[in-house]
Amino acid sequence: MDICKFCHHKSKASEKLNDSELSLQSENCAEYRFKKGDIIIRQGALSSNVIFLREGLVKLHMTGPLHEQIIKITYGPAYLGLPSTFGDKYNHYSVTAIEESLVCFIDLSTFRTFVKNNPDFTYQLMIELCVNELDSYHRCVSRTQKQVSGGLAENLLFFADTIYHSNKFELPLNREEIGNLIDASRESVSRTLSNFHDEGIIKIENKKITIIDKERLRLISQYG
DNA sequence: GCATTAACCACAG
DNA sequence: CTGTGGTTAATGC
Repeated sequence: MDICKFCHHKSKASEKLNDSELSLQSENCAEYRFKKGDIIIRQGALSSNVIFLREGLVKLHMTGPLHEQIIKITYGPAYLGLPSTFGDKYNHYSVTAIEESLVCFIDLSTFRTFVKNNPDFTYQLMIELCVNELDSYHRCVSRTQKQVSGGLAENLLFFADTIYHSNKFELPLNREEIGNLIDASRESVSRTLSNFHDEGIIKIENKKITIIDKERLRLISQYG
């Protein structure tokens, strides 16, 4: 079985695996297709596998003292639970598919042998972790310092530029979830979206968004 | 004081 | 699940 060898959605790290390692991984993993809304990782449960998002879109979220907090939106290919898998024994956060997602569960001890025996693999893994950490610092600063309009603008640009590569897209989250992502109430999200619409910056029909004035949105994201 | 921002509540589609 | 209006609190001139 060489499903991993011929996979078109390898992680940067697993591109460094040799043929025998790839076939070992093939024998010790299972793939599963999640539908929108399905929970992939549950906060509090034991984490006994390495979980790799091959393709799709998910939200990482955790239950806070007041409400659910969305930590970040992640798209494939990406490892999903490394901080939980290696940082502790249980999942510190949940992962839920917000679009259909193809996920591979990789046996932890198999993965560990790659980490220990293949430096190129480990190096790529380390890069991914560091990029994630840098990104989380940036998002932390944005979240705490930007007002609602700035945070919203930033995330609309993120969906358009990074996720959908189009100025026209359908929001994969409802207003409350966007609020939980940018630290705002669902009412503020509604109102701010309406304001953007009225000012001709975007067009909204329910969850369909069209960005009209991207420059303006960038300015709001920067200064708002 | 006065303006701005945003949360909370209520109510209507 | 959304959008809007009224109200209230905090913050900054």
